[in-house]
Amino acid sequence: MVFKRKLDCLSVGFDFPNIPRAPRSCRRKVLNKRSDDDDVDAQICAIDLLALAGKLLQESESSSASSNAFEGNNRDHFGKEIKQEQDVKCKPINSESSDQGNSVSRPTYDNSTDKCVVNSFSFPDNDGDLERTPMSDYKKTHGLTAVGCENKDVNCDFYVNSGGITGETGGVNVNTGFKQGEATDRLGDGGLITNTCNLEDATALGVQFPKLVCVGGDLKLPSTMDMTPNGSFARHGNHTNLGRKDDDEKFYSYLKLSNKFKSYRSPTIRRIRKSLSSKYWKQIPKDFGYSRADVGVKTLYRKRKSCYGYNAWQREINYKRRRSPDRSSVVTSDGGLSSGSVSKLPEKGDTVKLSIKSFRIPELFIDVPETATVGSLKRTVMEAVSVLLSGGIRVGVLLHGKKVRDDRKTLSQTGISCDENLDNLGFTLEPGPSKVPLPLCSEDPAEPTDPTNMSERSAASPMLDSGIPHADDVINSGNIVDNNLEIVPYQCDISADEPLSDSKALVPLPALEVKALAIVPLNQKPKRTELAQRRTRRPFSVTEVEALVQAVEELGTGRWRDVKLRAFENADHRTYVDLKDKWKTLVHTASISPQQRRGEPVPQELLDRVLRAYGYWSQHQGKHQARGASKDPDMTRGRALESGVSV
DNA sequence: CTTAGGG
DNA sequence: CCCTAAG
Repeated sequence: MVFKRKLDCLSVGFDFPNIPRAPRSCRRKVLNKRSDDDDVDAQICAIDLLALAGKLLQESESSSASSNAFEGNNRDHFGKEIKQEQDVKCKPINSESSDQGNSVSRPTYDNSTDKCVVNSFSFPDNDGDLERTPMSDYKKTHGLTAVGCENKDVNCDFYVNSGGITGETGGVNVNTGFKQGEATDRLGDGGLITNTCNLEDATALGVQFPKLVCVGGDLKLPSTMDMTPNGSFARHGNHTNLGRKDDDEKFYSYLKLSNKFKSYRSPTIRRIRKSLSSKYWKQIPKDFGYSRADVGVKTLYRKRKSCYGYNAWQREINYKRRRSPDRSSVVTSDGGLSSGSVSKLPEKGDTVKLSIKSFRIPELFIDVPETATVGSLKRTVMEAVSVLLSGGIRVGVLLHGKKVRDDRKTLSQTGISCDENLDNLGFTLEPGPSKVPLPLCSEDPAEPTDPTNMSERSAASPMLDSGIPHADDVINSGNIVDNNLEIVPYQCDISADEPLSDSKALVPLPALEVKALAIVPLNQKPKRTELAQRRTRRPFSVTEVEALVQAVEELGTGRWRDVKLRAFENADHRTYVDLKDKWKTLVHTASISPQQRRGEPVPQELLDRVLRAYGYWSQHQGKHQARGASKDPDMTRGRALESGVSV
């Protein structure tokens, strides 16, 4: 009744009857209830995932009717090779191993914590003559053996650079076990498998980070990325708090114990559990070369609310992308955070051939107790990477160590040409944009956008549920420069139906993984310190407010679902809860002095209508709801309750 | 899934 | 915006 009081003071001319608000007040607050859920969730999780995995496999098998040239032989080839390798070294992360992982890799945390820094992950060459080194050999070659902190001191920095370990005190084998094929034959062949998959480690891994591929700017998300902590995290109190701070090129990721993890995890799993079923493989059309938010993901997260806060990374890539002539024609299989091998970048006349051996990644500071197991270290690194990725990442281009920011320049203009020494060219993986410019009408009060258009637009190009602006939005904004870059992470380029067709090739990747990995609680919002995935704020535009008011006038204040359907049907980013909330704030706004209002000013006219409607519906609680106010003379006349109210 | 409210 | 309790 806060509003009521305030409104009364405003002598708006309304009567604010004491509305017998549904005694929700009797709701009691049950605290500490979630932890219980967690346990249950954790237990159920594995099972669900397993089941899901099975289902996925089936689906993928049936739907993987080879539709592209990459599939055939290469795939088989890949499958075999990988399989051989991994069969020996890896323990499949199936339900069993998951369980083990939960109990086996219980890191012991004490006071001493070592900080590790990971500067970069190395990737295999993508040249034609890349080393086709079997995983085992690869490891040997690079001396990559997971090494824990040998240093007793608090500082133990790990550096993992391309080409091997260059760290001073030890090396962390973060990514190995890749199989690399030729640039043109990479579909089922390339990519990294993030984990070394030592038997014990595999079991300890709640997170495998297998198939992330970045191809010439297109980031392809593995269908099997699991950033979901396995049960061990929760059970052992090994919660991980991923804090991050984006300091331009820096990316700090502190992984510490915290309960945050739990809090984010539980609902996630719940949602996952709920949505593990259907529409998993929905394909999304895309424009401008971007693949749109995947409905599948949406389904995974919040069916109705959309996948706000979800990470586009996660979208199941079942999208087969049409290669635009102007794009590099690289095809890569999924398989680890691999460098996108840019085999070719189109340019006037000449072709620039690039070979990305590694990406420079932002520094990752990791805290791990020296008593932690290697497995937990891996996990920790994994977490850090996950956060990095989940926040969205983008690729940066460095020329002579300098950042090339203008995305519009051609390569030659920038100085990247076949004549140049491409050694000067570098790529970085950076945390995604913390704030994506939203060239939405809401940002511009002056921009007249009527609800109709709003709808049309939405219909024509469904919003990315992530809150990422549409490609067209971006483009229209004329802000292309950086926006382009910023969208990068969300442009999942599914070069070739790998998730499906590869499911076989990926045999070594436990079915579970295929599934589990796909359901990670990724965040969209970069810079989000916690794993929380709050949606980006999207102020209501005047237009929207207008639409909202209109709808409420007609429907009343207790039918948000209808309001949503009526006025925001196609605005996926506006849930009925949002509308309700907005209405709430509108009423509040209308009740305070203009000086106290903030944000985009809402026309007084609208606010008046808000109060009017508010008053009206307060008085007609329920009575007219079914009918709709439009029929009510008071409302139609616009002066709703003036008469009978302010008496 | 919706609503209503508190945070 | 988020989270929850209640329906």
